[in-house]
Amino acid sequence: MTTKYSDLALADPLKRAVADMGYETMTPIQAQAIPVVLAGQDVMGAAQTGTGKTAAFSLPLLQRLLKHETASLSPARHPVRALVLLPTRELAVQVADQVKQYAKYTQLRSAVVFGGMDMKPQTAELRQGVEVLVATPGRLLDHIEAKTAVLNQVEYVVLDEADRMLDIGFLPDLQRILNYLPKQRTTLLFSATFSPEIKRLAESYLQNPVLIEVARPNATASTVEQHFYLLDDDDKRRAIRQVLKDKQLRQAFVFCNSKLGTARLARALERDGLKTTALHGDKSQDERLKSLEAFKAGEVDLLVATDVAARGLDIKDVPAVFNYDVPFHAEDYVHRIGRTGRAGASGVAVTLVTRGDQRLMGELEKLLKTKIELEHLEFDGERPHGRANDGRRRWQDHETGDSRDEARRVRGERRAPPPRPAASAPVDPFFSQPYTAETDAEQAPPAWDTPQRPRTGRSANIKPKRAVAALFKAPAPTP
DNA sequence: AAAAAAC
Repeated sequence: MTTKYSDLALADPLKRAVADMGYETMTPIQAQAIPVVLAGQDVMGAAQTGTGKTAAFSLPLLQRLLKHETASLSPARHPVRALVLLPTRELAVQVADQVKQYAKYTQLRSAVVFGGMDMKPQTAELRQGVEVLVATPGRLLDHIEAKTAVLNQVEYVVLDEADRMLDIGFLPDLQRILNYLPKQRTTLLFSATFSPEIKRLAESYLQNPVLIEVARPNATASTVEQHFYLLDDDDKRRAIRQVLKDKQLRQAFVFCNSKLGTARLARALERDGLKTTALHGDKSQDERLKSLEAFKAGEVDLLVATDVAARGLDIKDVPAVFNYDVPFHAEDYVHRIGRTGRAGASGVAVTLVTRGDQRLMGELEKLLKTKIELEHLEFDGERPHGRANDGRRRWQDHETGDSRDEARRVRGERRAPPPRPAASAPVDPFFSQPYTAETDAEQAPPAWDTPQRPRTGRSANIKPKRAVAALFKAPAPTP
């Protein structure tokens, strides 16, 4: 198989554009997909992000458009010949930029349409006529209804990040769009991950697709060093700072599961003295683009984001990714940590795990087909207990500054828990037991699926699933 | 327990 761009049957303008970008050797997905697309076949491609997917479909697609010129169509009819659909606005911008690069020496015109921006400039551009349209679903439907996008002559459709495009939230819009397209067309479908259900659904949109798989699907880049730290919610922010310091990391992405959580965490980290920006879907498009630019320009240390930033975003040199929350969907873990260690660079992925994340961690182990070892993070100095992570001041003795538990112990109250362990020894949050160097030496952090207590007496009657789940519950407070 | 995509 040829792996050099110079060996490909690409038109001269495309070869020049590729050379301008300094590309000589194709990546595996490119080497496999380009000949197939050039041959006009449907593709179902599984490839991790950062492997050159965009070039893998845009180059052969542009080549096909050049080769089969639809001659003498009036520009007033502005037929779109190739449509590329993406699940986020940022991705649409990114892919559109690349398509423009590859097409710059050809007569082919491209445009990008997405929401959150004035429709008028987009409409004007579409009226000029474009051969390649890059879009997010919602805004594209607006343009279809306004008759500014005419899709009845589309020859190629690309669904990038297809697993997301086919999920329940996007499917109705996607279905409506596909109904506007001719049945006779080439469909290219790419995703980093393929669940069995998505695979089945995807197949219903394709005709005799060629399956291309360059890495094991759902695999994570081997250049990424992954850690899972088991800790309390209260210690999460401190853990981020500790890891940044230990590993000498300049910048990082921090992922949260909710928009509100993202905004809150960004503010809190800012108070901690880190330059931080937030990115989520409730921000205006202008703010979203600015956040991303500030991170790219190195003006901020941390980009705190929802999963809007999990997929496909190609930012060079993101040295680390933190999962402040364990992602709801295991596949999103793969996408999130795919932001680091791109194009062969090394990266660090740190997931902050709490006791409540048992189920999600189980799903992650299933997806990654590996047993996840939980680690304890060594904090410099004392374990923090001055503030809860919601910002409220915790109870403290006025004079000594002791915690409530410590004060009770000093007063000799019966119900006071054992003294806090030595300053630097981390507490095992699993069982809220003192955590000492000796126990640490022999006792690895507990595995998720290993029952830690013998099931005897009453608990033997509980269904196994519940019994294991019970282990993750904090011991009930004695009345 | 959520996010994204349209006004």
